[in-house]
Amino acid sequence: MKNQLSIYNTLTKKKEVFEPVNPPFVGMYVCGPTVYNDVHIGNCRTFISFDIVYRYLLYLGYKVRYVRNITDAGHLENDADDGEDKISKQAKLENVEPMEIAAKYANGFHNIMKQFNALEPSIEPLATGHIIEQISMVQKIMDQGFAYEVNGSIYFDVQKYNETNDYGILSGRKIEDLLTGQRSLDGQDDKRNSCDFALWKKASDAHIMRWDSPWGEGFPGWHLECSVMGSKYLGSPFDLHGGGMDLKFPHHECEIAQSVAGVGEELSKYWMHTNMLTINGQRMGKSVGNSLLPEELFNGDNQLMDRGYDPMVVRFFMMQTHYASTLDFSNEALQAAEKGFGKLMKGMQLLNSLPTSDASSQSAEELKAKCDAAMNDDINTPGVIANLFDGVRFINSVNDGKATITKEDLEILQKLYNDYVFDVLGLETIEAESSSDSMDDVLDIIISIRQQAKESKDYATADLIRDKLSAINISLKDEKGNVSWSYNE
RNA sequence: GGUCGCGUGGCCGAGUGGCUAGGCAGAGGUCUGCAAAACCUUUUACGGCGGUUCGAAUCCGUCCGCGACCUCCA
Repeated sequence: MKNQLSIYNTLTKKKEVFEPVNPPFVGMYVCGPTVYNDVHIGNCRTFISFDIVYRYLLYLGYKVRYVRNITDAGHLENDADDGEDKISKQAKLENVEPMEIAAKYANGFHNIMKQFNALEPSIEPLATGHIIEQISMVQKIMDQGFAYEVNGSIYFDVQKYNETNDYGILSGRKIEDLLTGQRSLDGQDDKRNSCDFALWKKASDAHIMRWDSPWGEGFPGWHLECSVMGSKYLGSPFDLHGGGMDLKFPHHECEIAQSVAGVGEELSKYWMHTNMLTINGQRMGKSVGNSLLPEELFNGDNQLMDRGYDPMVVRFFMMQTHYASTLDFSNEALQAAEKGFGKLMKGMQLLNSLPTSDASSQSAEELKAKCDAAMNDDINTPGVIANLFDGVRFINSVNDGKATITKEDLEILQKLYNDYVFDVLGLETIEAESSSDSMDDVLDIIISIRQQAKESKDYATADLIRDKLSAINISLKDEKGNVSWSYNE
């Protein structure tokens, strides 16, 4: 492994060299969505960020097993809530079975991720498919004395755990603060302490999603599935656990506690947390109610958007910000990204037809080294893109005859752009709207007629053709030696 | 209230002790029948105040502003 990747480990709060437990294998787990309604663009950001991490690990030559769960067992608003879970609630609203809700929104999620050109995870386990394993994990935690049963529900004893372990290891919380600082919620009488969390909840009569357990009919606690499925498919500890920052506490903190208590091992060696997406400076959240759906972003059908943007433009836009920074959505920023994306893609096209010389005025190897260095520095995609743009300027200069490149360097550059733009960043060329072979032929004819007019200095006709085409959204550009055409956006 | 993070040029957004980030927009130029594209040049940015240092956007302190988490949320 000649490339040395460093990532910011949120568990140790330090940038660390990434060394897998069992190289060349890498086990990576990312908390997936709860499928009770449509994923919004903020959810997508996280999964796209980890798609890049996955792709880069593959680029480095690791054999990666990427597990991303689907939470299809509904969970309550909080441990005190005796009411319905989110999936059942939505099922009633849409008048269908809970599992229909889960299937519908899981499919929707897959469809969106496909449009964003995200690779599919190696395994996508369902929470409801691992009830037996979850019950067994609860039992293990009880056997170790870190959980207690009250009225058919099992709770994790945080205080007990904290006597021999560090409960706030990930989030930096102090258990004393948690005990004193928390709001008191109704109906938490079952719990010994407010910071304890449910491993298993007894199902009330109205609760639809329910399973048999040694403690009666109930359903698993939210945090449990990730500990269980992560260790089942990736071992303990595995290499990398990711998720949105909002999951750091309590979700991930609880995952760690459960694993240490039940399995006796740390859950994951490295933790990565992606930052939130904001709109007008405020975090996008399902509970905030400012959700922007991917479809709305693609077709512009939302008050916040002037018009639609191609999924690849959105993807490119996201990658211009580091995953750990907040990202604010605005029309201006999206439009700037759209232009930049077009510039990058055009540069890549030129790469196929560049003239070569005996010498290169810029080093292709050096550019590659810079791109690798940027990615190795905690997946710095904005840095990679900046370097790729430097390369585009070089490509354009060669195309203009103002710089030169050797055949060997050109091949390096072609591979570099192919690897980075398509494989690592996961971008794709945007399909022309309604281009077809016959359309190409027709335009070739029109362009050749215009060329004749130009040669006979009949500029009035030449300009008329260009203006008329422009009126139907096709622009002609007289470039060196040939004429190109493209659809306007 | 507790915990954590952030404030970079017109906008977006990297950088984290000295060396051009990059994109978009603006200005000037080259090229072109014109236009577009491309290329070159360009506007000398780092919230305020103090401190450490030969030197700070980068380290420390403090103040101001913004945000996240502490309850479900990527």
